[in-house]
Amino acid sequence: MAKHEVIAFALADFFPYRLAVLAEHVSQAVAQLYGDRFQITRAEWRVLAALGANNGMAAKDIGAYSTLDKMQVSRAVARLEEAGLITRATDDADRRAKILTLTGSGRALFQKIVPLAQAREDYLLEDLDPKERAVLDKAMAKVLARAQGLIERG
Amino acid sequence: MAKHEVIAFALADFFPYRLAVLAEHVSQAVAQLYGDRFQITRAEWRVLAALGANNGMAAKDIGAYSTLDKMQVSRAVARLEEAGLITRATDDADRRAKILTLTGSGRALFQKIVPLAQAREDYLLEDLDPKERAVLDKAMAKVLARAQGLIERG
DNA sequence: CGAAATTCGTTGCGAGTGAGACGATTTTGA
DNA sequence: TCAAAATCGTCTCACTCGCAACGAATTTCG
Repeated sequence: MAKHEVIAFALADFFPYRLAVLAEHVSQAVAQLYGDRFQITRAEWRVLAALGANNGMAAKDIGAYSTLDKMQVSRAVARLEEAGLITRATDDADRRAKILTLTGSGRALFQKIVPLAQAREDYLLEDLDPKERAVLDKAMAKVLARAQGLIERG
Repeated sequence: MAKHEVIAFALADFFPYRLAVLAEHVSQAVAQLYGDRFQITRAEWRVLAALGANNGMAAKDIGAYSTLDKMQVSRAVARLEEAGLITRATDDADRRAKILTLTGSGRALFQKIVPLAQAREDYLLEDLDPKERAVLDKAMAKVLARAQGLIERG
């Protein structure tokens, strides 16, 4: 009987650590596309993607769609407007809200990025067969649900 | 034949996005443990974990072990030393390097956090059966390898 | 109706972060 | 051998980010 149990803990095997490292690297690999080539940030890319799917959303809906908080949306939107990629208009139905719309060049940029992003996604997943992808997909959803539960409960 | 193909792109199904959101939430769920309760940051936790596994490492080895860059290590180390959790000593074999060692209270804190972290890891993965865990494990390694390749090549 | 509470988006400020310069030391290689 | 290059860790500076406060508008409810 050991007086003190030896605590064995390997960071390299710790799931949250591995996930963080993986996400960081994947994020960086994708950000090369829109960052290096078109000088937009991850938040700006998400806003573009939101409007690309559903043009004319209000800022608050973009937040929900893209998992960005209102500040991140506000700042991303400011930069995108500055760059002439989107326009902002007050919503007549609720004059606190701003309706955001892609401009022509905003939509063009979006349509230029999408195929590149999809190609990169395909490349990243290329080593996984359909069965593995399905399991990965489901596992991510399950773990996300658990994590969200933990966060809500404090 | 459509003149313009409709670009369908759903952020919610985009793997890099889903991964980033998942990692963010998992990270937050774990950070509640060491952040809320012991006021240490994620970088500090990683340094503790590195030294817990291999006490007396140099700062540069901690970076390699924990996927932190030298600045993050330097700052985390400064705060941990300030808090009396580690000590710094010049390495006699290479006097540029600093050997870092957990103090008694540093080791005590590490040993207090580890079981909590492991419990949380177990909880997060609880919905996955062993087969699913194995696939997830392997998938993460495969995708990581691809992402690292992309980053290296630019 | 109208005062209080809530929501939308922006902004100011303090803390945190990353790129690059730096001093000190060690390694390389002509 | 010794000058040039590389490495270790820190520091500085400019920038980013998040919290909280805010003005404006809307909703709630007594």
